[in-house]
Amino acid sequence: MTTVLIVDDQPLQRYGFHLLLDSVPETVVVGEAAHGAEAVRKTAELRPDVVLMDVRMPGMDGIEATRRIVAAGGRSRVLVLTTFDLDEYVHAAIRAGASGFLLKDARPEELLAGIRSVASGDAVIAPALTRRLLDEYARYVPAHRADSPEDPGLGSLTDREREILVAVGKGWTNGEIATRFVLSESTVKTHVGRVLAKIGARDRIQAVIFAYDHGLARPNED
Amino acid sequence: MTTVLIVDDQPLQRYGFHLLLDSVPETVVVGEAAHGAEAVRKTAELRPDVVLMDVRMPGMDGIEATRRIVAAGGRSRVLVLTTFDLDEYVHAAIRAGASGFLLKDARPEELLAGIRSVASGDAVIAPALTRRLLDEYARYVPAHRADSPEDPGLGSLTDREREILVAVGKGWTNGEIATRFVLSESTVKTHVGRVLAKIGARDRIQAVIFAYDHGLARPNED
DNA sequence: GGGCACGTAGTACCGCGGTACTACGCGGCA
DNA sequence: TGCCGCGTAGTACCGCGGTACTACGTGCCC
Repeated sequence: MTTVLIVDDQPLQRYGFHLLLDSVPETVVVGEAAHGAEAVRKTAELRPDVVLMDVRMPGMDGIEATRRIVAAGGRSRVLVLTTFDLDEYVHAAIRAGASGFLLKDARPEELLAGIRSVASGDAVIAPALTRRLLDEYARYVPAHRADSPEDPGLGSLTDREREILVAVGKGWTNGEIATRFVLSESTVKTHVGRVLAKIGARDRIQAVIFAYDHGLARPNED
Repeated sequence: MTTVLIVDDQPLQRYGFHLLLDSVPETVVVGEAAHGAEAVRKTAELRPDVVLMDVRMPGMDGIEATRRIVAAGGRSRVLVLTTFDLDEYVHAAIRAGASGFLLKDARPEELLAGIRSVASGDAVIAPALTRRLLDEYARYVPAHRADSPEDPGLGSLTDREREILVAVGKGWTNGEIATRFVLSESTVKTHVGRVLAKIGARDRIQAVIFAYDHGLARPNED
């Protein structure tokens, strides 16, 4: 039995989903919300397995609501729905931590299958969107492991050296690394030098690039 | 009517797929192949809408075969199948240009729905794999457009400055940039200085990070 | 006990990178 | 006509980064 919270600003739309979900035995609608803020509050209160979330809503939109629900850390999964297959929505929803993204014109059985997948911890993407997602994925995600036969050095780095490389990847200067790691700058230089030699980088800039290419450095932190 | 080429080294497996696909009116099996090389040849010859590709095969594996089929530029789409949900396979298959990735334990209707999606130009990913794919996607794909409200400076960069930033993002030294752009090193320094000021970076390292975070620099080129 | 990997630390040297400031030609616009 | 943005170029200065080399303590394994 999967508990579902329906979030949509249009009462008629909510009604339609409610009817659909009640028509099958495996899902039960435990609540409805008309906007983002209410969605966040009711999710915390009702702890549904799945939150069926519309993107476009007045006030707090579905993306922001998703972000907050995911950040709250409960076990509720968010399945985002939209009428338009705009890339920005998909992109933002994924970054917000959504477990799925479907179009509202999906067939009923697709929606139910999606809810089922999301409830069981998997994720779903509408086929019409998957194409572009994969293209972007292939463009950006580095070809670490199994693809590039020999990552020169990565494996030969010691734990400490890998830590240093990550720090370099964050753009920290030797002095900053020394301070944060509580080391002398000399030591940092020694480490950095060894890292550069091992990964075959001529300077820390190429080390930063190496770190990004191998997934050691990531956007959005620091 | 969707034409399908079945690629699998195990005759019994091929037989199973053949039976399944022949049991519905919308698909017709136009051929079979037992290994990668045969798959590439028969795809070129039979021009199927969809190639049902096993990953694990003796000789040329499914990934390499996929790469060649996609590279050939025909209109055949490749739907990769595997028994194991190893990340490396998914990763490699996507990079090879596959239009879909399903597990062999998928229910028949899932497989047929997948073939349908792929034939119509969309893509599919098994729900069990989508979760990890999305996580990785969110990790790596930059938050360009619509996500970060104010890219400080990116828009204020002139065309030339953006070129310079991309070059910096590749890890090139000022001297190298000067050579490749046929400029004096002084000019390059002037440009780099202005770029740093505009994007709010204190040195070229943070400019590299900025470039990666904003999708100006990407893995796998140079 | 001796060797070895690793993390730590130091000194000395040099060059690239970054800053500050000036300068000029070109095209567009008021 | 003059101003301004842009791309180009130069000089001077300084500091961080990188290299080379040495050194020592600790833990591990033969």
